[in-house]
Amino acid sequence: MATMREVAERANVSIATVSFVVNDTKPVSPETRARIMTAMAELGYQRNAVARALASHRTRIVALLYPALDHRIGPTVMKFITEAASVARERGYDFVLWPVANDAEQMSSLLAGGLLDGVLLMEVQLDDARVDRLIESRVPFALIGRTSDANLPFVDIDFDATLEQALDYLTGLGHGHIALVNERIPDSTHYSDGPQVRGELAYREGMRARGLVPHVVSCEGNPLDGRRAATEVLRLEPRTTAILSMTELAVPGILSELRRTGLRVPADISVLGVSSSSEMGALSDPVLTTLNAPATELGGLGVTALIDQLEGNLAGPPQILLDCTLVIGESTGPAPTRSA
Amino acid sequence: MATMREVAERANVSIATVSFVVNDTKPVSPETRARIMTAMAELGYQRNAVARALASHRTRIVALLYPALDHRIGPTVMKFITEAASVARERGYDFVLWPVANDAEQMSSLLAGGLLDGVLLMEVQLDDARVDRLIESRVPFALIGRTSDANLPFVDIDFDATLEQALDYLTGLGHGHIALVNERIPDSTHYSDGPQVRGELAYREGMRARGLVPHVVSCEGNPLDGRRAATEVLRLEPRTTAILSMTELAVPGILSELRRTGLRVPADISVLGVSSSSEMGALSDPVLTTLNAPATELGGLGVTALIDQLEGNLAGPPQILLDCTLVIGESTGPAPTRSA
DNA sequence: CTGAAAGCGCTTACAG
DNA sequence: CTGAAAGCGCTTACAG
Repeated sequence: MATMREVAERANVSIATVSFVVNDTKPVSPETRARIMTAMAELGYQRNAVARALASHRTRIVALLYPALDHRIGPTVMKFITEAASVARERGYDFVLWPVANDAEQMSSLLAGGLLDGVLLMEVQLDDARVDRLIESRVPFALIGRTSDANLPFVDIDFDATLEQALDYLTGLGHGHIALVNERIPDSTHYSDGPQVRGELAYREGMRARGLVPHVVSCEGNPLDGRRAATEVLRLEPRTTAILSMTELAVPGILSELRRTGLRVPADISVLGVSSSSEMGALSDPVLTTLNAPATELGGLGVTALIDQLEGNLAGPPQILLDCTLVIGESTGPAPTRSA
Repeated sequence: MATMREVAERANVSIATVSFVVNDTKPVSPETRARIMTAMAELGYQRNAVARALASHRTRIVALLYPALDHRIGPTVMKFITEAASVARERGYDFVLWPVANDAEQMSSLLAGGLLDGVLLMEVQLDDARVDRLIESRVPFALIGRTSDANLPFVDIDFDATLEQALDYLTGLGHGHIALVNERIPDSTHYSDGPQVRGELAYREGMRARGLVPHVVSCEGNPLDGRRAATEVLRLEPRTTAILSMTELAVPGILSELRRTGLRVPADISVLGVSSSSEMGALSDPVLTTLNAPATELGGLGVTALIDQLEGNLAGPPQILLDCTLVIGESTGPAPTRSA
């Protein structure tokens, strides 16, 4: 690997001048620039990112910290990542995923290293130890999701609006007995997962406001527990005609159990996936009606907020809430007349 | 952030000595060590990874390059990543995912930077431009999958053995008309995806060796195209009693279409997922019989091969082939008597 | 066991 | 427009 010094010697200039053309940071005369360019080409020069980072105090790398060990990357998260990476690249940053166990310990060494200019944190808990570490590390960050602390920069889904939308849609179809299947994450560190808590609150409030009776069943994100959850819903309220599911991966189990019970979807009972994706919906049979999470937008706005912060063009922490989008599939329909 | 110099001053030693205790690279007297330790604790010292990298010519970071933009991360890839990250950590390395578009251009800047000690490349094509870049960058690497070039270090699935296993299992159940639904990736740069090519070859050879007639249908990885593929299979050979699917995400469409045609699974027709996962199988109804990809093993062996290479304890490029594991679900059964 | 010093490959005021 | 020089925060022979 050729160094800047070798380029400078070959072009008969100082290394400072080479640096100016490599980074385009100061005007350089056309002739000098040309000499340097050919010298670089001949030597196959590539700037050393580590040395650059040490001298300039920045690496132009931003990282998405995600808890690899206990979660799955579905289409929603994938879209989020793809967009975040591409927006970062547009702004001249490299984007990496840093899988960290969900404990704050491991984070420290990475953050202290000076390797990262900024950090995006996802799957944020209402009370999240990792956020505290982030703050004390003094590395700039943005959250995907929110803690209870209202003063941090975040981008999140508006669960109030989303659940309202779901209930409006279903009551519009004549449904009155609407149950919620919420996600329960088996790991206790996830005890206060934001979407679950906020979604359930919004559901209960929305039901109450409509004079309806809420029924909530917790469910792990797998088809087997989806079966159990469906059974449980029908036991709690046999007149249920619609199920809202916040747990994407349990839906196949829910549908399968309903079918086994002899209920037709959507003729007898409707099922709607909340904060899900069309890709996931398409894996269901019948194709699921979903309120799609704004994954792409979250990804783009998340890195934008972070990089704006890094580059100082920002007034106060950005706090953005986005709605989900209703995509109607085959799994929802008018309430059966028996309960109309 | 406190520097090593500040620690040295406070402990009344040279920075060299601080370095020796931080890295545990040379013996230091107990008293001196103690003084340094307390100085570090009082100042909250954290070593600067960038400076360390510049001075020592290594970063202790290995990266998994993956083509984020055109693929989905399913449970199989997720398990792979999780294990790779955890093995890397055990060996004292940080592990990051670097999403890069599938063009070799973008890779160069990352590789040149000196930021990465080693690279793991997945979704390797039979003829892969990225591998050429990797070679010329002189950054050590290991492949998950193989090119046609037999002299590079790789870890891959043994598709010959896997397809043999699939055919043995199905013929053992009395099946004679067995079709293959292969994955077609809509992007032309993926033209020569290894698993597809090797899997199809092994299938054709296995069928021929058994005196059976092969039928292959290409299919994109989505339920809609799965429907079309199922129709196509039955058109090609109406007597088909078993389908091997290499395309994980199309399976729900295949099952759904078979059901619509009035065929019962597995009473009339069996379906087997090749190089898939139980998690994915569980999302199907009925639960899919799968030949599970050895994702965890691939992840562990992949980083091990890479790090062994980095640390020089290696004789020649490691080349490892692993089998899939048959997990019997509800989607396969004896061939119906009409074709026995 | 400990230290003085060179060096890793850049960036960035400061001068001219 | 160009250069000499200090400095980023470490590691690592080399001496003692």
